[in-house]
Order: sequence, then structure tokens, then C-alpha cells
Amino acid sequence: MAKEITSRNENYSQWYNDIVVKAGLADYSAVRGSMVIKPYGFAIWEKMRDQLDHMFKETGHQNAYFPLFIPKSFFSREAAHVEGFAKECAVVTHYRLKNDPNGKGIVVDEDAKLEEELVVRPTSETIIWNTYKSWIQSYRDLPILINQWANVVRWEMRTRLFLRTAEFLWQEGHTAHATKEEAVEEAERMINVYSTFAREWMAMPVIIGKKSESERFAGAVDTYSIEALMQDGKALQAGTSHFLGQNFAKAFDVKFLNRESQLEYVWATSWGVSTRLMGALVMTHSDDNGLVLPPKLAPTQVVFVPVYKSEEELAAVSEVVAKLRVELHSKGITTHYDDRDNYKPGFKFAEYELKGVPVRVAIGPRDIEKGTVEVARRDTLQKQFVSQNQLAETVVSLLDNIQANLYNRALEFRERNTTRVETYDEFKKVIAENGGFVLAHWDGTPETEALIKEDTKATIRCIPLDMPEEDGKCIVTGKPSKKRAIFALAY
RNA sequence: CGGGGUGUGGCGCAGUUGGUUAGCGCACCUGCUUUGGGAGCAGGGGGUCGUGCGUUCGAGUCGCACCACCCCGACCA
Repeated sequence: MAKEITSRNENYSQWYNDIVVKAGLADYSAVRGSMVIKPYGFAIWEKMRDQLDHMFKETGHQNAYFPLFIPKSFFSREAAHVEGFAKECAVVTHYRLKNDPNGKGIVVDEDAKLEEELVVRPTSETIIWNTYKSWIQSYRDLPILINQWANVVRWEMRTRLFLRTAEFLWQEGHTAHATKEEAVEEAERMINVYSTFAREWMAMPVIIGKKSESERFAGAVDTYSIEALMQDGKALQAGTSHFLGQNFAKAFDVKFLNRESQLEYVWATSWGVSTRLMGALVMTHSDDNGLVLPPKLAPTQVVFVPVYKSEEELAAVSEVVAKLRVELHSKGITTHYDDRDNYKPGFKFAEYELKGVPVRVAIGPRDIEKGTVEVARRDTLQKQFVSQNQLAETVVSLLDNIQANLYNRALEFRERNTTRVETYDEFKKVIAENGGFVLAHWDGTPETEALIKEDTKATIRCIPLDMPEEDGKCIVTGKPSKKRAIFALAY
């Protein structure tokens, strides 16, 4: 088999690519910087999407859909926003092709130039706020709590499967509120939803914090993020939620009449997570044998592999497997029975490890005799024999156990790789030699942050919301600081 | 956009100082034997050698240009 995976030690980037491609999550496409999400990868994304969608609905949001194309002029309405995105926008300039008059092929028809060019959305604040203007007149129209599942395009110079592609899938929530307090509360509510999702479904520990001014979303007053630590010691921003203040309301002139019959600008939030979460999932749990999936997001939680010599043995095994699967299904567990006869069991074992199926059950003639099965867990690769009549309850607790173990393992890794430093020398040493999260005092200025980035490539990932106040001195300037920020090299 | 690398059946690669029907492993198809950690044997199918131009009696091989992708940077989720 050409399914060998590069080890993490040898080449972490290659390891990541190997997992994504060889586990069947995604493929490179014929389009530069764009990928194909394959059925197995998409099945995982669907599980994420369904759960997030459920959580959005639970918090009062509705889905809607806004256009892919945004008139170019909309972008110039909000100054910071246009500056943030201008460099990576795909632009539609024409609407027709024609046969090349000079010979072969097809060319853009210059006669079909658009009056106003269209930007392929890199995010939808502008088109949405242009729309909200016509929806909002009074405080009775507020709040508006809308989410959309969509694709967006950001023309990145350098792309990586799931982590950064020219086109990606995401959801973007866009809400409008009558008061600042309500909007801030919404932005915080949604970053907490993301945090809960990451922890409970992805088994990925994250830190909730606020972005520094220079890392803030283009057009936001405050950006909250969840930050996760990958196995190579680099940080990954896994979700963001923005308090947009009245910036977009002012840019698009969205006012409402309050209870006192006064006109006010509307307060806004936006928040999103993307298929980047797939990359986070891979880099949080997987190992040199392949993908490792938390049971709650695994398309197949348990795979049955038969071991047999004769048709009779296969028939006997299949009969037992059928019964066991019914029992598991009744407990809400998803299973697959791999009875392909052109692959040996050993091949299948390796394949399901590569694909990260949480639990594998092997069953052969010896098990039929003894009334047992062999149960193997993907996270630790441990195997045990379990009697058939106890399989269902064993698997139920095993799946819970795996889900918890993955989280704990990732949390321990993060704690081992989180360092508090007091001096800049110490800071540089830790960033260069170990990586991970580095907690350091910072004077709060963009200048100092830029200097640190220049020196070390490390950036402020966030200022954690639950970071206790303490008196300290900025590691660079020595100026007083009340709180530590988290620094790291980042994706 | 800078630096490095790679383009040869589906995948991974070999291909000598240019030389005749372009090979190998895996995968695929057929058959038999196998099956508790990536099976064996036999037979079989599949390639305008990334694209273009050039040098030459002759180009996978030499030259120039272009394209694509990967890795490392700068920029970003």
C-alpha cells in the first residue's frame, strides 16, 4: 500500500497533508489554492455543521442566505473593512465569454464589461448591512439574529488544505441590536457557543480571549476568539466573534427609532467558524498512524472487521455481527460492517486506523467459539476481549471514555506547552526552542507588539478573558501592565 | 511575490555520454490458493514522458520559454 504517512517528527507539514489526503478528507483540485472536500471529510464537516446549527437555533438565530456577489462600491463604505480585505478579493469584471477570433479557445468578451464590478464575498458584512437598512426602522424590528452557511473567497498567496484555501465553507452570523450592551452580550454569547462546541464536540481545549488592536477583525470594535494549540506548538485561531459597534450601521446608514422616538444607529455583531476547524481537528488529535477522531464527530463510530477462512465461517461471523450492530444502533451508535473479501483483516485494521474510526471490533472463529469479540480503541491503540453480550454497554462507555481522553490529552499537552515568562530573553528562548503558548506582560501598545513580531514572529493570540489581573512589567518596555497576553507562533 | 524542489500509466519512482518495442513497485482486471496486523502465484489491461518552441538523422534525455503543484518565507482565518 502507498498509504505511508510521514511522521510528525520528520516533517510536520507533510504529516498534516498526508493525513488529510490519505485519510480521504480532501484532495487537491485543478484550481490553484482550492480543494475538493471528499465524502469522508464532508461527513465530518456535516456533523460539525449540524451541531453548530443546532446551537445557533437554540440561541435564537435563524438561517438566511445573502448573495455571493457584492457590488465593489459597498466595500469602500467602511474604511477599516476595505483596507483589511482589499488585498485578497476576487473581482468579477465581465459576464460573457466568446470564441477567440484569432484562433483556438475561448476568451473574455470585452464588450461584456460590467458597469459596476462585483466582488466575490470574502465576508458578508457589507451586503448584509446594506440589506438590514431596509429591514430596520424601529426598535420593534430588533434584534435581528441571522446566520448564513456559505462559501467565501479570499485570494491567499499561500494555501494549505483546510487551514487556508482560496475558497472555504463557513457560517457567518450577523446580528443587529438596539443597545451596545445587548450587542456585546451577543458577541460574548457566541464565542462561548464556539468554545463549548470545541470542548464538547471536537474534544479540543480552547482559550477565549480578546484580540489586540492589530489582530482585530477589519471593521470591529472588539474581536473575541477561541485559540487552540496544535501539536507542533503553533496556535490556531478556531473561531471569532466580533462586536462591531455602530461601524457598519454608520457606513450603511442603518438607524432605528427608539422608545423615546429618537433616531439611533444600530449596534452589530458578526461571528464565524469555517472548515478550518477540520484542520484544527486533525492537528489536535491525530498521530503517526493517521487520523484520530473524537467519537462525537466520527461519521462511523464502530467498524466491524470479520476474520474467517471459509464461507461458513464468514456466514457465522456475519450473523453475530448483524445482531451486535442492531444492539449498538439501538444505543445511537453508528457502525459499519466491512465484509469486503478482497482485503485481509490486517489491511483493514491499518485502513481504519488511518481513517480514525474510534472503535474497531474484530470477530473471528475463535470469538464465535468463546462468545467474545476483540475491541480496539483508536486513541490509545489498546485492545481487549469483550464478551458479545457485553459489547453494547462496553462500547457506549468506551466512546465516552475516548471522547474524554482525547480532550484530557490535548489539555495536558497545552498545559505542558504553556509558559509564563518575565523577561524578553526568556520569551525569545521559549518561542524559539519550545513554542506553545507564552504568557507575558505587555504594555498594550501596537508598537511593542509589532516589535515582538519582528523579532520573534510570535504574535498576540489573545488576552484571555479569565486571565487574573496582576501587577507586572512589559517584557520589552518595562512599562506597567495589569494583565498577561498569550503570545505564540500562529497558523 | 522571493528562495528551494518536483512534473514519466491511478499512486510512488527508475530511465546511463541523446539511439530503436519507455521500465519497476503498488493499485486495477481474471483465475486459483489465502484471511486473528498492510497475502501468494499465474495471466492481463493501461503512458501523445506537464505545455510550447528549438537543436539533431534521431529528444523522456540537450537548450529556451511557459504552466502547474509541493516545501520554506513575506500576508492572512
